[in-house]
Amino acid sequence: MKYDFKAIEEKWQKVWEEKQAFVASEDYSKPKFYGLVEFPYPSGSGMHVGHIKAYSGLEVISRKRRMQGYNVLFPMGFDAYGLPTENSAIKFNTHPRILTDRNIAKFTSQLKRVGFSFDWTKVIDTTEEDYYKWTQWIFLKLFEHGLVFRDQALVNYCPSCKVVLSNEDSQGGKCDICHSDIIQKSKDVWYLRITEYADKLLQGLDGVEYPENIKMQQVNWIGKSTGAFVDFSIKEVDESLRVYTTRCDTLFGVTFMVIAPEHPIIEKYRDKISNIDALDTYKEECAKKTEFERTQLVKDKTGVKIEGLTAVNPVNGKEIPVYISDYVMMGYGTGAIMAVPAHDQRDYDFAKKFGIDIIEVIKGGDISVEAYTGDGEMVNSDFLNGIEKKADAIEKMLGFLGEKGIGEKGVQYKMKDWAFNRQRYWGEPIPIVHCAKCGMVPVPYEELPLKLPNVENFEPGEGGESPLAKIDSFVNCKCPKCGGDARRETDTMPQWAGSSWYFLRYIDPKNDKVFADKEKLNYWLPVDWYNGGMEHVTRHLIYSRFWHKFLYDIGEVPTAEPYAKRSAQGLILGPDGQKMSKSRGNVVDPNDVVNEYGADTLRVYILFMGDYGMAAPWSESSMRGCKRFLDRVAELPSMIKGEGATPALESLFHKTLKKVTLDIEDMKFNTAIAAMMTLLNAIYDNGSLTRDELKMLVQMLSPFAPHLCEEIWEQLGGEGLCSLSAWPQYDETKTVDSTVEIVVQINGKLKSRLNVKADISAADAISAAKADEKIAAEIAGKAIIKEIYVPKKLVNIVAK
RNA sequence: GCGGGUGUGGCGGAAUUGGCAGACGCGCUAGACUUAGGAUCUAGUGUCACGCACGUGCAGGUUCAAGUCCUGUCACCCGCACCA
Repeated sequence: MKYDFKAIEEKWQKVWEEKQAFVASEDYSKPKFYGLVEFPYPSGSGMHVGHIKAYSGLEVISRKRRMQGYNVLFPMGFDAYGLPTENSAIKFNTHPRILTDRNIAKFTSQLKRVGFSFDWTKVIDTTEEDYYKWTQWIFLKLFEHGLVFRDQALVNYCPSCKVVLSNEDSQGGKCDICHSDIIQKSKDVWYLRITEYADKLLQGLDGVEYPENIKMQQVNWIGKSTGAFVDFSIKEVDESLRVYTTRCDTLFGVTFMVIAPEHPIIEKYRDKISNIDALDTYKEECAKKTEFERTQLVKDKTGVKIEGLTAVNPVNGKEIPVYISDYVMMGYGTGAIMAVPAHDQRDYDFAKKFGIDIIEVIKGGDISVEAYTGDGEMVNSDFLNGIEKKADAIEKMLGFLGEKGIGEKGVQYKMKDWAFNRQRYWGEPIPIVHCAKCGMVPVPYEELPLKLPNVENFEPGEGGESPLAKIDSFVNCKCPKCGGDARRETDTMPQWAGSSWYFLRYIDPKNDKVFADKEKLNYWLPVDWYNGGMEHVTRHLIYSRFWHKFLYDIGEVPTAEPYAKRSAQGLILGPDGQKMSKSRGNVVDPNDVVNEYGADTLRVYILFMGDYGMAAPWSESSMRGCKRFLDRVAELPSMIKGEGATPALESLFHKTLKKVTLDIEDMKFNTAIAAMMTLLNAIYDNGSLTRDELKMLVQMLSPFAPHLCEEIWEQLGGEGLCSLSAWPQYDETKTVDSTVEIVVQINGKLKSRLNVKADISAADAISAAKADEKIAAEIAGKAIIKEIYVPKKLVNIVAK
């Protein structure tokens, strides 16, 4: 058969669409499979082979599940709000709505050309009113339950994008979008109280099937630590300074305190501080430093002593100085620390620089050289002296602190509340009204969606104001509560909002009464398998777990966790082994590949490249190998002889089917394809195969190369669509060989090979081995110490 | 610094979890068919001192047997990072 991939692919894509072959059914009596892939951000540059890899894994699994009789939901949509579109809107002076629609159309046609079996009747677009209505609805629910608050805070601000970013979006002190340096700016910010869910997010990990590295990343991100809060009184004023410490066992070694430059106690007692000017100067310098500069100066500690405030160590009454330094962060703990230079390297560096006492309280190190952070016997510590175990010392100290009312056990998280607003146009409007009389008033549910107004100018304001602030008709409104004049909130939600619940909307995308029907949620949740990139592990994956858990707590969804299982694909690197990027010019466009080699080749190659979870470089010549494989498959119909099974091939067919069936479940697509290549080579060596065998082969290949397989299936007179035919069953008994080749070793070295019956006894195998000429010669005159038989593998004779 | 991961032919990668290292593919070599080949077919292809010799980043160890387990070490990649 001539393999005209272009004609074949167009033909079958049309048939699948007409027959609605991959539409999830409403038949809830069938077992379900909900396979989810991270929906793309429809950027102007179109798709990337990385997108194809990200979707191909669950594409194969979903296609197999359908053939295995599951009711499969495998949806696709577009996460279309976000800065890149808005930036190109400004650049090309084109409305983001127009750009978004254009980009979605482009993505859709590219996805369809690859032949993905998405349920296209359930496509969602996060920027459509009937979608973001429910994003706003969830926001209001969060508001209603006290999980939304507004605070004047130092925020990560990108001076180039003119936008406030969350911690997650400014990792490493760089803007996630434009990579400019982030500066700290004081602003009114909307927060979602994700920290309220820190423990639930942590505990929930126990019950889900995520790879260990993903769990670890989330655990580290949440960063739970247990320690103690301790109050240090200030001598000059009636005030105490609270610190958080994980090492309250070292309290007797405290020789000074450090507070963050922004700590409010400085403002509160300005008039008591004699060197306030020096503190102000230092504070200004810190605000100017970029994150990068701060981390560069880890070893070089800076700070200023506060003259006029002296702290008192609560365990021994010693008076100690208080410093400000930028090595203490306002955003973690209490913004103040007790410094124990003998047992904390940072405090040690600081003490050395400022000539502060260093008192050893744990034996074991040499504090004239560096801080000692290990375990050891407690000294110089009054009632703790002599204790050897850290845990015991902490326990005893906690008891003491509790008794005296100067401290208590405490828990801290690295995770911070989620800064949930952007001063930008292309996002969901935050449905809140500011009323002089009533304060923050939520827009009533029945008025949702609060529509994003159509504007002409999307440039953000110079002061970091949203473009919406310039639209009077949007801003000026009546307070829903008192009816008086009020102003609308003009910030929009961050790009992560829409993706935090999209998997729920796929279940019932057209519902205009609720975000999704309860019965449908009950049937489809949780997502059985979610595949996506590692870059979303500490953002989208945590955010969406948070929203889902909240919805669960208020009774809106039936499961505590959204995703039962998560996997992650590895990157596709450029042919040069570098990460693909436009600037390097090593990006491969899937459209070009589909044009030149066909979608089936692209799909097979992407899954054959290597381990699905690992990065692998693109190689066009390797891809040609996959094309050759499919070319040879396309020739098979001309090699058919008869029906039933070919004796020489039967066992290999069942072995291959077994391997493919099992490997797909482990996402070991590369070895599944390799096994089918091996089978194909054997068929060619044999010169023929039967009609039934070819049917079986195209069925097992069809999740990978569905177009070609449909074509052959049709030629063979297969019933219905190959994509919806019943997954073939392998016969276990036919996968085992009656005779096997075993290896004979002397002292673990390979010396000979034997063919034996598979079920041969150990004694028979060993005597057969000894009867072998080479072996007999080897062991002649030697004492046999041990004889080992590993069934179907080898005989090893230990001889001296 | 902390956490996670990876080191196997010229290249991408296999190896049922301790049992024949290098499956499968690429590339390469030779030949066939060709006016031609980024086509197809056939054979070969880890290394060399061609021995059942040596070989899985390096050095040890456990074992009848180690890519796989243990100890140490080096290199690279990815997260987080002055987290108190």
